[in-house]
Parts: sequence; structure tokens; C-alpha cells
Amino acid sequence: MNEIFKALNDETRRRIIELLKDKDMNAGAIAEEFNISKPSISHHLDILKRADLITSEKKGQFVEYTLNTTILEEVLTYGY
Amino acid sequence: MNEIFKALNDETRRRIIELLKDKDMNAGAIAEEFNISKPSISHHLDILKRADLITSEKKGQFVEYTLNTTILEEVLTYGY
DNA sequence: ATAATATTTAGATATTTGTCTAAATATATA
DNA sequence: TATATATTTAGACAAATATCTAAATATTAT
Repeated sequence: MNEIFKALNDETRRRIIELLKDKDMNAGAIAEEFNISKPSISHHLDILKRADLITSEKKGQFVEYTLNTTILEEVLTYGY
Repeated sequence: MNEIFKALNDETRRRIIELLKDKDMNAGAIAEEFNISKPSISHHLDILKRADLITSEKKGQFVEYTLNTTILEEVLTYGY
């Protein structure tokens, strides 16, 4: 749970989550949405992944990221 | 919303929230629950207050802290 | 095979954050 | 008023974090 709050404690990562609510996206497409270098976005994706908030799947040379809605539910029910 | 996630991104502050779910407490009583100096706890309380997660009321020489359940609800419905 | 594209890893750096001690402020009590 | 208790403020410092550039890895296409 610690990892989840840590992951959510960043505007960029919260925006990534919002993007993935609409549709799955690959790392490059996500990076294009920000004025931040690709390595930095990759780092954010890693933190989201470690928190289990997203999952990734290699598709050819791309890596597609998907929101893990199950874990988001867990946060939303935190404390009940 | 930024302030709220920031406030929740700390184990001590989350434990303070849990304590205040049970009952209102003054700063000293809260500090006793942790192996952390009072000034540090005061700092945590300040962060929780800025996030509107708790409120405080001076009662004599004590300062009583109360959980703001309304704002907690906001977090829990984040993203809907 | 070589070159191009997509992504991650490594290492460096500036900023933020949690903690402490010492001092300041506020209230209660003798 | 003087002293004790409760809390916060101020300033310092170490650890964590977000960012960058350069390099490494993986896949596709020529």
C-alpha cells in the first residue's frame, strides 16, 4: 500500500493513469504527452508498475501499458 | 488534490489518520504513539492540515485534532 | 549484416522531504 | 508574577526523488 501512495504522489504519474483510463498506450505515445524525457517517463512507468497500478506487455518493438483497475479499486477503498 | 496525495504518502501520517478515525486527540497524545520527536509530529500534523485531511481546535493549552472525513471521501472517489 | 526505431539502464545532479535540536509562543497553575 | 506544560517555529542535515544525458538492449526493416 505504501508503494501505491508513493506512486500516486506525482502529478505526471497521475496523468499517466488518466491517459490509460481511456486506452492502452505504448511508452513512446505516453512520453509524447509530456515535456519530459523518455527515460524519465520510463522511470515513472516503472514506479507505477512496481505499485501494480499498471501492467506492461511487449508487442514487437513497442511496450504497451495497461491500467490495472483492480489495484485502483484497492486505493479507493483504503481505510474501510 | 496534489496536497492530499502528498499528505497520504507517509506511513506516519497515515497512522495519524487511523488514530483520528477512532477519536479526536491532542498533539501530545498523538506524538506519544510514535518514536518521533514532537516537532516532527507537529510538522506531520501541519501537512495533514494543509491537505484539509484534519482540522485543529485550541482547547486551553492543548490543540485537539479531528479527522476531516469529508476530504477523505474525496480521495476515495478520486477518478470517478 | 547494418541501420533505424523503441525502450530501458546507468550515473549524475538539484530539489524535496523527514527528522532532529534549540528556541519561541501560548496557556495554566502556584 | 514566576514556573511548568503544550505546541509550534526555525534552522540544519541526511535520505529520497525527479530529472537529465549517454549508453545499452531489443526489435524491425533495408
